[in-house]
Amino acid sequence: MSRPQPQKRATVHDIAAAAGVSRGTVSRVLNGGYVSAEARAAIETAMSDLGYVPNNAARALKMRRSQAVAFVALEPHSLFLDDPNIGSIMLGANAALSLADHQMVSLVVESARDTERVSRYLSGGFVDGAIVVSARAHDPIIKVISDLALPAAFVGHPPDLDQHIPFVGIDNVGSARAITEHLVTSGRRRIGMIAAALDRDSGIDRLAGFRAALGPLFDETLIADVPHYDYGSGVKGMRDLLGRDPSIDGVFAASDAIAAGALEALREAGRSVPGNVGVVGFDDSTWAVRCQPQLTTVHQPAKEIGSCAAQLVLRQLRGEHPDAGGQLLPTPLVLRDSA
Amino acid sequence: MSRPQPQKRATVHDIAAAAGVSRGTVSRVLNGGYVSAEARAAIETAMSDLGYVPNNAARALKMRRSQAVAFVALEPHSLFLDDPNIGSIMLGANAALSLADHQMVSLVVESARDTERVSRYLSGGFVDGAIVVSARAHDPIIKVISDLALPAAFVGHPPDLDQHIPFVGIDNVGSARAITEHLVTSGRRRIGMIAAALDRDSGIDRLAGFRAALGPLFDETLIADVPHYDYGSGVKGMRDLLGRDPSIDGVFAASDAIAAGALEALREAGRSVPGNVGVVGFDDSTWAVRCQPQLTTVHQPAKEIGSCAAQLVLRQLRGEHPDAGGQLLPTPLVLRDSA
DNA sequence: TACGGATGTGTGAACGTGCACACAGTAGGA
DNA sequence: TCCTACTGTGTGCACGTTCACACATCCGTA
Repeated sequence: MSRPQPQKRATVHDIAAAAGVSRGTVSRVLNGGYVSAEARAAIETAMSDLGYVPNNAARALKMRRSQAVAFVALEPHSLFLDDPNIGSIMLGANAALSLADHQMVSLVVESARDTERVSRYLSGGFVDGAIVVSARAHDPIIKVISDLALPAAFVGHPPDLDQHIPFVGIDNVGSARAITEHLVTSGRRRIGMIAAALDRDSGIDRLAGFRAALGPLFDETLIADVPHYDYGSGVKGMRDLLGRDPSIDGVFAASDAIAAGALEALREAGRSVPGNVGVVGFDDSTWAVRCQPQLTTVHQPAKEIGSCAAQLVLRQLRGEHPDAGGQLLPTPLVLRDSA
Repeated sequence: MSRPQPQKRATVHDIAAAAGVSRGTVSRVLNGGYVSAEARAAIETAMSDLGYVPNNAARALKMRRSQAVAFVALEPHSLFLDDPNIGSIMLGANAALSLADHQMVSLVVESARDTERVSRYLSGGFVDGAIVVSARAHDPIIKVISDLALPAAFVGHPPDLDQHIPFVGIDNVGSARAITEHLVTSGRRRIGMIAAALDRDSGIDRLAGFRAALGPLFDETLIADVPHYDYGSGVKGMRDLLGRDPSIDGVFAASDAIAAGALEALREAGRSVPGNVGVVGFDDSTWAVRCQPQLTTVHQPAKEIGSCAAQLVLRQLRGEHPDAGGQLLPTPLVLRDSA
């Protein structure tokens, strides 16, 4: 009738009593060791009869291992809604951790309150390591992880990231450069960029690559600076660029979502793509193929990024020292119709 | 030099020794009780000096409470990539749990291996409750949660869901009926549906609502049955319908993503929307506003669904019995340009 | 004076687990 | 006969925490 405590669960003691052996023998059935066939059989029937499930909390306390790894998504608000990459990264990480029989637990950080609670959670022994996605510069979580010396891997690398913490990412500079060069070689001359998230390494680096590719063609006034990698920012950014220079004939959007927004703004303004203006994006997300025309863009191997980050953490859990610095994954250009 | 064990952490004992008091007093500082001002000050300086962080695993073991609630996403593969709702549901749940100072941990289930590991995780004392999203009929996780009597809430309700487990959702039948009626009242006569996920309650109910709205106008041959709520399924489904009856003039797509795919197929076929064919979707996701034309659709209050599910779990954790059955949230129609 | 209450502190036990250790029996070889 | 190795089992302790309890002190008041 009353259900205040969630129902007494069977423990090793109960199993031992039911099977007529000692706790130690039960433990050996669970973790390996010498056990006679009769004892093992008795214990196994007792376990299924009583519905025994080992208590993770007790095990984690004793072993100092929880077999769980956190996947920390920082400021995911816009990410979950507009960037399909984080989902793929997550699934990639989960698959890799799953193979190593580790549980991935994802934690979402949206507010200062979340930051503090997640910090406590990470330090409290519920997880053995952490994968951190999309940290901005000076994110407090970076310091927490450094101080704890928690085995970790970052996806992307905020500029103030501790040297000892490995990261995985892509060569944003090189990729941005390559796709911008595609615009140049296809004959565009007045090329602008809708740059986003300039407080994040990815945003900064994509802008740097763009600048490097253009060389003398680079024109400071053709940079529209928007806060997020989302569709709405793309619409605004493109309108901004058209206002600054109506003769613009090429645009590098810092993400596919932005590029999609840019296409909308160009349509409004009566420009054809790729006829009047060439547009390229970044991510090769689902946006790329659902745009009209489909986007020429940079492919981000999101799933591989996730599994690579997971590997970096697992390696540390095995006691190996990961290679210092970061690991960059290849990002092939995907040529479609928009440029 | 060696870093096999992750660095000895300070415990209550260490703090007590450093502050010259007993463990009990330290515990009282943490959890409330009578403590003198001097003792409190000494303990607090000791804590920050030694960088003390309480051990969750030990606390959970003793208290039988972890202050964590699982968010279980079943078969999220297509969801994360194509359905933006799950992200919003997650953020809504996180916000509500955060206010109650509970940590949301999301677990992803993609394979049988995951199912088993997650079941162990749920039973092991690492979480106090669970929110389960998008369970299909006969999903093994349903039985696990029933057997454990774990405080839980489902988003959507698989047909074989235990009577005692509360769920939150929307009135799929009523909403589908309402939006279909919108097609009828705007003069469409040959109305088809691209139905998806007919092994899930949402899919079944949307079809039922469609059928109810049409009454005598209903024509079995104008139902295209696709497996997923995604864009690609929409393209295929619409081509299928056009093949069956070229005179079709209205389409209810079971999701916005499907509707977006349908628009693409209609464009291919040279039909104008809403001129030749009226199209309506479901979800009011970001798809709805990025389509051309923008979609008339059913608004799903995803964030509220998440926070409502969280409340249902929190209520059980406080010992209250939740109302049996489910809680349905309102789903206003959003009239845009596609029908 | 004695008493009750409020305030403050220390001690021991327990949560459920895994592991080190002790112990027992058997078998084989020197 | 003794020593060693192997198989099999039971016991005690520790992980870090919280809580119940015992104890101690001070104050106000009957």
